[in-house]
Amino acid sequence: MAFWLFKSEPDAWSWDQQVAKGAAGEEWNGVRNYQARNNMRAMQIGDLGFFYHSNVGKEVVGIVEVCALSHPDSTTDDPRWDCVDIRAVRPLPRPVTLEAAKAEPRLAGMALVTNTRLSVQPVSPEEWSVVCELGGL
DNA sequence: GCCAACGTTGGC
DNA sequence: GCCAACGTTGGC
Repeated sequence: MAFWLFKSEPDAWSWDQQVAKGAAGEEWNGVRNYQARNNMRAMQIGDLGFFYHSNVGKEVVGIVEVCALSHPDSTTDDPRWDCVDIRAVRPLPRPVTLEAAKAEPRLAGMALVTNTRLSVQPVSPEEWSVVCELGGL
């Protein structure tokens, strides 16, 4: 079981829209970056991820679960691009802002802080528990 | 709205 | 295979 982080601009695809998709979940499509794609290819059913709002909010707002393995991205004919499906699990009682993550020494090595432009990132078990703690879980 | 960081493209 | 040009992301 691995942990991940998914970034989205809420103007394009928000946590509320993700929640509205319910247990069926939704394709995490539109990724056109090899590193992000490779991370999705490595995902297993049941892996958990944080849902992060970039630009607007700049905070981790909820937890999602991978509910379909990597498959061709339906938004392109280009065979290079795959994506997984994810579904909302639960919101964080207290969203964890980028500012808070930067201020937390235990998250100094987190990709969210060190590799801001990567839209699908791995999260270590230690980072996962720290963010959950900051988020009030 | 600006700009830094970074990834991709394409000419050579 | 290198590297300059260009485009995109995302924080500020």
